Order: sequence, then C-alpha cells, then structure tokens
Amino acid sequence: MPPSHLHAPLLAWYAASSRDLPWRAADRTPWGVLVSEVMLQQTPVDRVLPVWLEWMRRWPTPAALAAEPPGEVVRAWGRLGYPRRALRLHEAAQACVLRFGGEVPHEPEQLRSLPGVGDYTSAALESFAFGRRAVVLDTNVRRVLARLLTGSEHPRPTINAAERALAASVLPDLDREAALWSVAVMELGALVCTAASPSCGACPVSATCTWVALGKPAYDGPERPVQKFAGTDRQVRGRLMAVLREAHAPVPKPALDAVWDDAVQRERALDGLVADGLAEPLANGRYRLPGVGGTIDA
DNA sequence: GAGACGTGGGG
DNA sequence: TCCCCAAGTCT
Repeated sequence: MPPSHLHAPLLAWYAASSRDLPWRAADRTPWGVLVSEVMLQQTPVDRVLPVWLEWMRRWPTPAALAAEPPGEVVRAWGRLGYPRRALRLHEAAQACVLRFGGEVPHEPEQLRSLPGVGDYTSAALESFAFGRRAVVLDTNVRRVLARLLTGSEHPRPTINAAERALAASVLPDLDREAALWSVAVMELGALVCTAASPSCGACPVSATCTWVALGKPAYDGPERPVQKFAGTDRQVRGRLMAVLREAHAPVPKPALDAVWDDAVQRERALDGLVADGLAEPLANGRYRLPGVGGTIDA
C-alpha cells in the first residue's frame, strides 16, 4: 500500500490532468483494451489513436477480427511498426473465439496464453479491463518508481525480483484502488516524469521524490542498450512491408527489389517476412500480404 | 539473457 | 544529422 503522501496527491493529479483516451472510457470493452495495449507496445499514443478508432469501428469484437485474412489486418496496422504484433493480435482474436467463447479471458494464465500478451499486457488487462489488482510494470511505472523510491534516474536494463517486489509493496490492496494507482503512475510517467526531460516543477509528488531529494544525480547504473536501425534487416523489412501494404494487387519481384541495393540482405529480409507470415509468395514469383485479394494473379 | 523486431517525432 | 525515445514480446 503506498503511503498516503504519495497516493492522495497522485490520484488528485490524475483526476485533474489525465488524458481522455477512448480505451479508458466508461464504455470500454476488454477487447478494446487488448487492442490498445498491443498497439501501444513500443508505439506512442498519438500514432495509435487514429488506428485504434478505425480498428474498433471495423472490428468491434474478437470474432470480427478473427474472420479477416491476416493480410488485411496487417494492412490496417499501417505504420504502427513491428507488424508481427498485428499478426499476434489476429491470432489472439482467433484464440478468443476458439477457446474462450468469443470473449477476452480474464484469468492471468489464460491471458498469458494469448499470442502477444506478456507480463506487462496481462497485468494491464487484469487491471484496466477487469478491474483486478495486478502489478503493472511498464517502462513508465519502472521509471517513476526508480526516481520516487530508489533515487535512480532510470531503472535497471532488466526487471528483477526486487523491483517487482518493490512495485507490489506500494500497490494498493484493493482491486479498484490498485487499478487507479497503476494507471495514474503510468500517466505521470508519460506526461510529467518523462525519460529525457522530466517536469519536476509540475509533479504532484516531487516533494517526496528520492531522486529530487538527492539533487537529480545522473544515471550511473549498467549500460542501457541502444538499438541500431539504419542499415539493419529491420529497415529493409520495413521498406518491403510498405510496398506490400500499399499494393492492392500482387507485387512483381522487381518492385520489391527496388527498395534496397544489397541483394543478399534484401533476400534475407524478404525470406524472413515470408517465414513470419507477413508476406506470401505466389506461384508466379509475385508477393502479397497473406490471404488478401482472393484472386491468384496469372 | 542478449538480440531481433518498425516507425516517426523531438531535442 | 544523429541519437534518444515510445504502455514489450519472443526466441
């Protein structure tokens, strides 16, 4: 249970300053929360918002999404990035239909069995969709608790048992309060206690923040991993997928070859997309998003 | 447990 | 321009 000097001001701040996001609305559904959580894995809210609205309009239930060919789902995913998430969401929808009566399940182990649902997303669904107490530990919560409680500017590169226990120790005991606490801490991390330039002057709990009390010391923990992108297979895959998404007929190989000069890397990337189920090779040497179109171009 | 996996905005 | 960053998951 968080001490009241943290709990009360944070909840007051959340009531006054949180964003009105549709997946938090009173009429939200577990399915809508699941879609939002998967889309928000590594993608900012502003970019997710329009895509989420369109998805919920087209596919308001797991069954609606499950009935689509995977390629159509990948196309609607657009430029959110990491399109394998779209495939996993499609598979998760099918699992809901086949195994859970068309509903998003509410038991943690059932949630964890869904493709694309890991520790974080499972806890987020427990908490935000079903109103149950769960330790929600995403990058925002980790950063806020690191600063507030341990005085470190950033959390360690990987979650360990001690960090999870600390998060659990400040989580309210009751379901409703726990869910509210988690979403409020997340929101504080997203809007105020940001990674690069926190607005401590606007923070409702800066008076009791350990990191502030220590004079905001620079991070001195283990090296934090940096991701390369330019020149990687990931960049090539992205370009290939952009061509396939925008095409509404099977794509001739030369159109794919045009996106990258290095043939070895290009073929490796394309093979990877096929292996992942993101691209479908046709008999005539053309490619398309999996299952779309129906007609086999001759 | 390290590395793979997209995309685009901001400093 | 370059680098960091954004509600992680999977292998």
